Amino acid sequence: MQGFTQPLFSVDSVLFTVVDGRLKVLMVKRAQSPYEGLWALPGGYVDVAQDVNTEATANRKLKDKTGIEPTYLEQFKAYSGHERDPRGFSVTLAYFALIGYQDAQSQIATVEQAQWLDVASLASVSIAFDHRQIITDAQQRLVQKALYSMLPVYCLPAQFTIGQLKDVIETLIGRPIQRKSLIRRIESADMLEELDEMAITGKRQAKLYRVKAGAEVHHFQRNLEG
Amino acid sequence: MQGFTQPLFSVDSVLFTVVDGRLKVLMVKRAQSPYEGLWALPGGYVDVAQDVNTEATANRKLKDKTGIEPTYLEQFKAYSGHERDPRGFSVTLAYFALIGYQDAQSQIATVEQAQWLDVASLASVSIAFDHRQIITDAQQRLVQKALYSMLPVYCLPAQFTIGQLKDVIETLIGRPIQRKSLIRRIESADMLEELDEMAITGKRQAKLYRVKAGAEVHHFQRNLEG
DNA sequence: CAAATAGTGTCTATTAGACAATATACA
DNA sequence: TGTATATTGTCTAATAGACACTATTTG
Repeated sequence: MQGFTQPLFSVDSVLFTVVDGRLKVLMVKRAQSPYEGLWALPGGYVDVAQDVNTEATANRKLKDKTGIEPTYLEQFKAYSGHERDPRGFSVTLAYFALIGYQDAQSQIATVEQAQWLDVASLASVSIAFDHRQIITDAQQRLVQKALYSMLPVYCLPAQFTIGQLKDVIETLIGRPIQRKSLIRRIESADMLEELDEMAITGKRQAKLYRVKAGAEVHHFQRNLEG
Repeated sequence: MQGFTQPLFSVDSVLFTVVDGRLKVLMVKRAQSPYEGLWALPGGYVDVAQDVNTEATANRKLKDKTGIEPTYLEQFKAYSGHERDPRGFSVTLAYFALIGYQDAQSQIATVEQAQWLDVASLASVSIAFDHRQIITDAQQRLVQKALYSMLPVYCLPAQFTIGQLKDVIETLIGRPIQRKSLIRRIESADMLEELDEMAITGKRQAKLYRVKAGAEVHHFQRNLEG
């Protein structure tokens, strides 16, 4: 086949959610060397007997290490080089995932070594490998997508109000947006459906929405202001 | 380290150029099994003794197999699974590259097994692995980027006219655009500089432009019409 | 001057931002 | 009824499309 060493190949996932106006990332405490005891992204090696592809690896490792099955998962970026793992040249394929906080909490409860860390406070946390850089890059991608797509709906539970979606988008992009602009985009995207139920989040009740079955993430022709 | 088989990991590049209103992709004829004699993307295995990361692998393999050093190279997407290579579970990390046709021709001359294939005519060509799918995906990405960024400048030689850039963009996105819109975008992107020289491509001479030294690919807030 | 390509001026269409106006629910 | 949140109406700003107009070069 070939005469020289193959790089060590792994898959890692950056699973984000938004809660109380803060962006959180799910991390696990490493049980083994290297970087034992440090926080790391949930991930691991492909099991060629079990995984049909690397996306399956990402989902399996998330489920095994944290209990969570994300509502959104997309391939993000590969990181490679000699420096990122003391064991030698390695490649990790990073996936980018989203889930609503409440949906996650019902799945995560029993797994103690998995925790939501505040992305804004990561500077004071010890992080394994180059996972700090991966999180930073993934966050930038999430912010960009929040400006031109409906992706942020996957940071919410299955049913949500426009006000909750507005809060999530504002948290992601770090500045307020016009509710009117969001409503116009929801209408033109045709990706959500209005439910009969209402939610009591403020004084007046708000309409509840959910993602239409089989809907693709809508991309707009124009960004929200960056 | 770990007790089970690692997937076979490789790096492939989709190098595009535009010539005479046609999108071309650079492919090489496979000299060995599997898929001996079929066209494949230039790529190969990481040499951990030589490559600092997978981008270095992409550049090295392009240089070795085709003689070309692209002016633009970005990581694109990983493809994985049991089906894509008869030797077993494999992962290939695909890069996406651009070069001006004239610049490429001066480098490619001596390598005979590398050829520019017309992307619109690939249906009638026998292609190895899942490289046909990779090319299709990369083309879609290129079209999207042509709609919201200045990326198409890297399909041209170092010096070019607005008319040539317009032709390239129209080839990529498959429909005419307004010259006026392109000029407005060039001015607001602030990524090109006007040269003193003029080019004779039609009746009236046209100003020559080049990419400013160290310029980043500009992204616009709005797409050209899709 | 006619023809062809390069480049400019300007009007329209679309959609995001701003913010006023109205609606609803509850104390 | 007053207040807070939800929702709608409408004006402005920014930028892409359309297209007429001017400029340059060659035959």
